[in-house]
Amino acid sequence: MAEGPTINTIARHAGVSIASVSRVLNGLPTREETVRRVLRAAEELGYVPNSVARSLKSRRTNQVAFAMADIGNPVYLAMVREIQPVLRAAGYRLLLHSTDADVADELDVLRGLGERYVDGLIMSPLRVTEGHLSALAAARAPVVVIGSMPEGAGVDNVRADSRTGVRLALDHLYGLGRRRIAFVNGPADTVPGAARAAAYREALEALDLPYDEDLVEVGDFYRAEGARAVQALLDRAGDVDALMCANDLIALGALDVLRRAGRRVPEDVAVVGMDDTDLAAVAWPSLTSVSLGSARRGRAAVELLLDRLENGEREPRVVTVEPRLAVRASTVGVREAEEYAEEYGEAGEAAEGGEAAGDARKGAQQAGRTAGEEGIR
Amino acid sequence: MAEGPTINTIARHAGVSIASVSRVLNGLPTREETVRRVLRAAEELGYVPNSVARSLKSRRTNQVAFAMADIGNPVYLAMVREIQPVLRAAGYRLLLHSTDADVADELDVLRGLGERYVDGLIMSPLRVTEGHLSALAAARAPVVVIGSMPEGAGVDNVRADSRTGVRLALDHLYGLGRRRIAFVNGPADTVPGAARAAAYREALEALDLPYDEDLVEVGDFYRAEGARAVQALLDRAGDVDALMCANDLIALGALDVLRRAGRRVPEDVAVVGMDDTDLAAVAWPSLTSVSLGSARRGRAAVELLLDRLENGEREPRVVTVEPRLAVRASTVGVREAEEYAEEYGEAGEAAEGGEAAGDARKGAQQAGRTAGEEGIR
DNA sequence: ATCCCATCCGTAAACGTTTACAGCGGCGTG
DNA sequence: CACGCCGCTGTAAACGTTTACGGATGGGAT
Repeated sequence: MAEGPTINTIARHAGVSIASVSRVLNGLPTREETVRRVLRAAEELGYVPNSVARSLKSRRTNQVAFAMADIGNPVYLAMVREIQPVLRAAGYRLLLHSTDADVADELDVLRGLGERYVDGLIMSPLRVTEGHLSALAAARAPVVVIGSMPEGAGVDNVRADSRTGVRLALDHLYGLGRRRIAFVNGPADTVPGAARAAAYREALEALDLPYDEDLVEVGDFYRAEGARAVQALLDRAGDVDALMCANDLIALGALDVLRRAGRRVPEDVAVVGMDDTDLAAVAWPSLTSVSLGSARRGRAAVELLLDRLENGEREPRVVTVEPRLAVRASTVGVREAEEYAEEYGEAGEAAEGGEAAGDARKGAQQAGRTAGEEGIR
Repeated sequence: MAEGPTINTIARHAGVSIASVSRVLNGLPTREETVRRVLRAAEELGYVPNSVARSLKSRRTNQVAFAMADIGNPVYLAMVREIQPVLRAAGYRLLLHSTDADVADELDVLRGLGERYVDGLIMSPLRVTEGHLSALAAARAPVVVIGSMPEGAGVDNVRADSRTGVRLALDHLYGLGRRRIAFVNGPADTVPGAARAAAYREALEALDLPYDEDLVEVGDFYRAEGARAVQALLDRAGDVDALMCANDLIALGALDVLRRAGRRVPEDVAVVGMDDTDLAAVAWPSLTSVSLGSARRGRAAVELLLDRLENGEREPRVVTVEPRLAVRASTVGVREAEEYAEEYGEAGEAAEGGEAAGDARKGAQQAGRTAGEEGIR
């Protein structure tokens, strides 16, 4: 690990000035002979340009950060999987910040932009505080926010559409003849919690179904909490015939409880999850789930950011990603779910972002996604 | 996004030299009055030190890269989840490279170390070529490799122990009275494929069971391929009473096929997966799986790297992580699986790495892991 | 032969830090 | 009173690049 050669070393070896070395290495017009000498010296010495020095001079790092609560969350993971290859193709490296859902950490990341270790940031904050808004306004590098921001926040923004998403699910359940459709939510003081609660109300109204408090239970966005909440619901309202769950994990908890209670899914109770994570296809029965387009949101975000990195003065844009319903066995039964799968392919959220990406990438992504331990081929 | 203040700006404002500014900001002994003036100016101007310039001078970037085939692979994901918080606590940022299982890309990453944009690298290569060995020998920054390296590769190395892992599984199945234990593998020309095939043979021998070619099928490490392979097995050897699968995805495919064939799991056929990914606990019946310690390997790797970053001249170390068997319903049935779960907690691979980590982190990690869309709390 | 211009290259400054070194004033000591 | 020392600060160099500028060289036109 000896000190590597610099353009100075090369200049000495080639008997030219560092300016010539730099010119040659950057492909600026130079006399044939000089080019040869420099390239030869660089080759012999195994020269690799120092990206830090380059960054200092050029004021660009070719790095972009993605900040989210936790990379372990399948939703963010889907985003990263979209973001990474796009950045790579554009010549940027990806930096990851797991903020552990901590507001202070998020603000640190925003302030950290002043350190100029990245050219831009994609951030998916848990909740949007005043601090976020002012930190965003003062940010020293372009930021794209995934997750609805207030109007006029003056920042590129990618949004999901929980409202339409819930609506899709309830229409689907209604179409299957369900009328006692319960809603199992996460905490109401979270952005998605609030949005989904409102969406549920609206969707019921649109279907002319009554809003029944007994059919709403609030827990948290985890499997165990979901199970607990569903148990409470069943105890209170034994006649539910469908469960709308605010995310897939809650839905998995619901499946556990229903199984234990001897209720058949979907014959007795249909279950719909949300986010359409990888888990949905693995569950049994496989889980009908509302995709809020994690992958597409990731892709939209990275494209907004790259665009802004080229054109810093553009007006901020807001992109809203359309939800889709992934119909599986937990609502229509195993038999029919298979027909759906054949018809649409088991496209799912994971694959959908790949549409616009290169073929090679898509293939590799799917391979990687399913490959086992220690990496496989 | 105006040009930010530098120490020069501060120096002018405070009426001191840039050297004094630097000293104050780095906490070096300075006269009280000067300290006040500098801090005041820095505060007023909203100064943030430029990390690029700092890196150029200090020759440290405080960045570490992790290179693996695909972040979407749950095994690597588990590693990232361990690595990230440890790095963060040590003051390093994490950079992610998805190499798409491409050898050339991996070599590029190794060569890229010469650009000095990171202080160190954790790499989990798909297969180890001559090119890897020479690139590693020439690497311009410390590297830790996850995945078995040849003896004397002269690099810090973290290994799984497929042999013991398969052995654990087969002992378990044998103990349950199974004697026709088939093996569904991925491609034999991959490192894990080869290792696991050998391990299966050995384990059979140790149990005094005959090696029966009809009981071995090679497919690939994906769900659909696993399903196909298992179908072939069933067609050929209808009397199998257990399936050892070379990863969890193959095992999920096996569950699909068995269900369709009307074979009960585990009553008729017991199934064991490998890697103990998050999917194992979601499957139905929940999947007994051999944990090769993805999280623990990630943790070991990052600790080796941090250690080496402090002490570059240490002898290379090899760490081998012990496998564990996560017993679930696919071998012992639903009832008994629940008892196991209560006894050990649903610890699983995901949580295991957290042992040594701070409480706050662990809590946040679990929360994040299960939180839903748009980040929650 | 003179002048001009084009071509190529080297010198030096700049990016924003850290830090070795030297200078300066004040104080205690001989 | 001279000296030395100490505490503090400023100047300048260095990290490894890129690039503005100007100098040198040579060729062609006048």
